[in-house]
Amino acid sequence: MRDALVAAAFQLFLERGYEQTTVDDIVALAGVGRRSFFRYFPSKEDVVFPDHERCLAEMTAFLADSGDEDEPVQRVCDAVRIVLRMYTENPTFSVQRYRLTKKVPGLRAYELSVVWRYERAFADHLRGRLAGRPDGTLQADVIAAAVAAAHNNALRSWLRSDGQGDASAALDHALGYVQQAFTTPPAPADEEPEDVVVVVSRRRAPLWRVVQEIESALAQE
Amino acid sequence: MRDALVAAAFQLFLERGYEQTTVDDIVALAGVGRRSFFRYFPSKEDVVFPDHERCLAEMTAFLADSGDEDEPVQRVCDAVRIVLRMYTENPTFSVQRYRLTKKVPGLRAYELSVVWRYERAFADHLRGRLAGRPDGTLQADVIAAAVAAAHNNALRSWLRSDGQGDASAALDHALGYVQQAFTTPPAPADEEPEDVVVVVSRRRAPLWRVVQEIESALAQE
DNA sequence: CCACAGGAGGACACTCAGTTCCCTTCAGCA
DNA sequence: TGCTGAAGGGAACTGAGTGTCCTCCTGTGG
Repeated sequence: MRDALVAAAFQLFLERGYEQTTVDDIVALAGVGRRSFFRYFPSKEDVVFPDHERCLAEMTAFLADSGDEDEPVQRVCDAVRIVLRMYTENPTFSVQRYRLTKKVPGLRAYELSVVWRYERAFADHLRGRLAGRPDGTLQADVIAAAVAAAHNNALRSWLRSDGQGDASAALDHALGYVQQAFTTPPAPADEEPEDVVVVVSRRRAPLWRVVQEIESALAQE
Repeated sequence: MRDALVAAAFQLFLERGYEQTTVDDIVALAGVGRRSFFRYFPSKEDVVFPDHERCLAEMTAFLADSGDEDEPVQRVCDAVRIVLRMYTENPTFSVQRYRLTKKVPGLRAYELSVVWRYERAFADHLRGRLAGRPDGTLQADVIAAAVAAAHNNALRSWLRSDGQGDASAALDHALGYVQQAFTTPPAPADEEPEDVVVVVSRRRAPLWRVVQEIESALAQE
């Protein structure tokens, strides 16, 4: 029944447009009552995103049952792969929907609220894990937004190519950029218990300048 | 007239809630015709955000007339301060609206679409400036999202404090985190032609270890 | 002072999304 | 056979948003 409504809706949306199609048209084509439509979809927009509620629940569960030892950013990056998989499982449907949402402002707004719920799930998870750090909630919000933006960037370029390219590889690449940005570079800290780490840049200077800099750096604290 | 409609709308929204207030109620209180409401505000939601259209135009203009020599990320950070200023100029109004949007899902969705347009303006500007780099659009999207998230984080904590704290300082702090994340660390390059920069971390080590590390660091290249 | 054009606002009716209430149907069961 | 509860259908209603036409007000030229 749900599937019949989705199929009828997309058939009409594609041939005459979203706003030119009324709910009555959809239920007439599907051969069901108007009231039944709103039993399955709380609004006309929901029929365009029939699987997001399930995907959001799945992703939330994935984040919820992550062990304490996991790297939180890594976990969120893995979670966003679940979302991408939902798109790539039905390439033609995803591409059709993309063309639709690109045209209709109302659908774009609805999609934003969906994306926002994913982002909120990321941020909530990171908030819990980064609670100890000084700017925990700030970092959580910013990293969540960056991960979502990387996902959207990879997804949209895949959708623009009509589902031809390798979306998963594009997402990995984009997430790599985000992770590189948000993992503090001067703290290897776990590969080997090093007592001292020295970073020297700009080597075209005489040795005495290096020593001078070291002395001032050591003297500051 | 616009102001009268906004005032009447907020009076009713605050005393009986957004969804319990019809457009007819608003125009009755303001003493104008129903049709006039929709002349000034294309939808009922727009009356809640009466100044965003102007602010968006102002911000877009600010981004448009930026010289080529400016640091693009810095420019976007300056642009987002314009948005924050719009909020802090009317603290009580902003706080009232915040309480409203927090409760009403429809208003939250509308606010998301507004925020998205700001973010799009950031991303478009960065896309133009970062077009040369290999992952230009990806970096533009991610940085734009991070800047917007930092702004929202600072704004929301200010709104939660009923407009008491220093929003501007909070934003500066948040933007500092974003800039630190997205500016490649080993390239100061413009503050002063320094010949050598030394970073020493983990100082609880004997001096000979420090020297040893320096020697190996210098020997590597 | 009068005629007139144009824009701002108002009155009314209409479409359509979403809701409420109630009806029918049918399966399972005592 | 009668009962019950879930699934669906259907009519009527509310309210947002739109289109159309009318009125009023204002400024301008004769």
